[in-house]
Amino acid sequence: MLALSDSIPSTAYLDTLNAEQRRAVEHGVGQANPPPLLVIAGAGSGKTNTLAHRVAHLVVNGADPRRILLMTFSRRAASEMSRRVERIAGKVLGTSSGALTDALSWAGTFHGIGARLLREHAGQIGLDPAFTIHDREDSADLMNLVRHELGLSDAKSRFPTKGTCLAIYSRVVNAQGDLDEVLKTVFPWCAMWGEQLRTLFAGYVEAKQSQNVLDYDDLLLYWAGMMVEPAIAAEVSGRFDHVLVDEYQDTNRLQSSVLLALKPQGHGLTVVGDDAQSIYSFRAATVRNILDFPATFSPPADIVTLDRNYRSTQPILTAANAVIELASERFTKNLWTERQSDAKPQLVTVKDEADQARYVVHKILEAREGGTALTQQAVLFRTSSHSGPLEIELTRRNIPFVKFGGLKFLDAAHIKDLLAILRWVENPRDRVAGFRVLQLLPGIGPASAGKVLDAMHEAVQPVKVLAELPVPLRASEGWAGLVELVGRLVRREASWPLELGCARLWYEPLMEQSYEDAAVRVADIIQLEQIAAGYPSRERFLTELTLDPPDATSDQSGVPSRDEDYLILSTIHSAKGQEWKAVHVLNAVDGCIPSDLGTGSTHELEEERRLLYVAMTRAKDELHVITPQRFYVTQQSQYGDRHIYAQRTRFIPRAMTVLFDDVLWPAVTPARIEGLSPGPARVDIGAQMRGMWTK
DNA sequence: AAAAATACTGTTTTT
DNA sequence: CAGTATTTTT
Repeated sequence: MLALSDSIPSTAYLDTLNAEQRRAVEHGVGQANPPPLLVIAGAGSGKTNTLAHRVAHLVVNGADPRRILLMTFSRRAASEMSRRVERIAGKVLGTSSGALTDALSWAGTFHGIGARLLREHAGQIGLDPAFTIHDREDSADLMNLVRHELGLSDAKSRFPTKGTCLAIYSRVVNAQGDLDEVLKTVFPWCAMWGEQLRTLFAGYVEAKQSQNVLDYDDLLLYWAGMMVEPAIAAEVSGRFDHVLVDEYQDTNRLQSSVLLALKPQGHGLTVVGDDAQSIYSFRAATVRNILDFPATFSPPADIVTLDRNYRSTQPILTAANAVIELASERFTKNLWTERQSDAKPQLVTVKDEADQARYVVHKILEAREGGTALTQQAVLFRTSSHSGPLEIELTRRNIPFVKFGGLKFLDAAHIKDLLAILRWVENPRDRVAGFRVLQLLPGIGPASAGKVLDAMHEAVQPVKVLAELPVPLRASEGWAGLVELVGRLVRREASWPLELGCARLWYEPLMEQSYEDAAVRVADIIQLEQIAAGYPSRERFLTELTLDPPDATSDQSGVPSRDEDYLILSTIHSAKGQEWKAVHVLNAVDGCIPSDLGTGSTHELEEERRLLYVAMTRAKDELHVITPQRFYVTQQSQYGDRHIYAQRTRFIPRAMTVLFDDVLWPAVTPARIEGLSPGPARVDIGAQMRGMWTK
């Protein structure tokens, strides 16, 4: 590599960018107080690349990478970004590989960064830095505990379930809204419980605090709260010269308030996003964040729009544009591309879900024959369960696949049990964890567990109390073992990853009693131990695992090794930011896309439309949108043959079908065609049957 | 007080 | 149908 003159760094690495991308990259670089920047980046417009170049360009021009805060939607996106920045900057600066990635240490999700900052500043805000973090299920369990304590679970009351309660609470917090308002607009069926919910939430907050646990929302809420204190705010803000946020259309009010507190004048602030791809409003994300961003500052933020698409062929883009054009609000841009092609996307009609699975497998193998690796192909669906029949077919035909979204490895009961042990010893006040661990012992149920926890709660040294407590009668057998295990882990007698092994040895015999498939589950735990070995400490392991659970499940346990070829199955939500050569979209019928549950309001309906748009714009060369006509009714399976007819998704009306190749699969023989009525009659049947479907 | 049996809901998407 | 709340049995 050539030695660099120390005068002007070469900007050759910017030559690959187009004019708009380059404008986004160079914006404000070198200025003392760089003004805020909004990048509207359409699907496939080279967003990640542009953002990576911007970070690299900042660093090349003297910014300190340790003082750059990069917030992405997922950890995966963060590490991808770090990798690219390093590659680009490394080339220019000649830095040894890895040096920069280490320096770009503040890259992660809002929640991850929040957790880190809170631990560092815990002392200043009266928080015990040893706090543990509850995932959604833990939070729901705690909510449930409080709910019972307050007597809100009487037989006749039909009070909202723990999950609903948590959803309401989370909504209020994240949207920074008012409980009554949220109830009225989002959870109207719970409106009558306003008063009780308020008491419940007060109790919930109190419980969290006395147990030294934070839930997901707290990571943002405490962060925001911390930023209200001027001295701390100045300190935190002062750590960063540049703050860059990706996927800004999927942030909520709470997140934007944190961001604003971090950079009130907007100096050094860059946000990137696409209003047409906002699909997380169920998490209180609001597209207003991105739309109102420029006017938040004075002078207003500069806007760069990236509307040239480098990913998809023109026919795919045309179809996707047509779908989004029917949206009730106008979007900020239209995508274009120079990738011409004659191949239109396929609109495939199949008989039922079984045929849909066969079609996908058929096409995927065909593409692989043609040289497209399985990892370059993806199957996308609205709801995790939609891929069921396909998974069966793939397994039957021995095609390896990895599924993103839906159930997680960590959701398995035995994994949660083990993690609860670790969490409990990390933070003995964590009642949900303790509750779970204690009940693992045969002879201990909710009542005894509660008593033990109560006794521990009063004590200064909870763990000591555990050892001295009278042995619960029915649990005398296993009690000593548990006390010993907890003691050892609390005293850290084993070094970090080995602790997990100790816990497993204690848990294994219990597992054999309660599970038929104990062997499989032990294997899962051993895998967990391997994952654990990658983390430096128990605390880091627990924190990062809760905030960033390994998000793939496959037919095999764990992710296939890297050199293996496998197909990608993913919910549309989890497909965000990704791209494949060939994409199959399953169940493009009313009731699935849009989901039955998402047709309540225009708002929800519009989001479902954007969801289809996101799915379609993942495809580079080949796009198959599949509509099964019949769905078997799952409820009364005894009669087996009962089914319902579904209609093609309303987001692709008849007039739009000219943008697709209309395919009937399997190809019908002429004889069968005669038996069928031509097109319009089919729609009639659909319309007739639709009442049954939507009901 | 725990475990087993029975009745009953509500049912996406995720940090 | 699965996961949960309630009731019955041990």
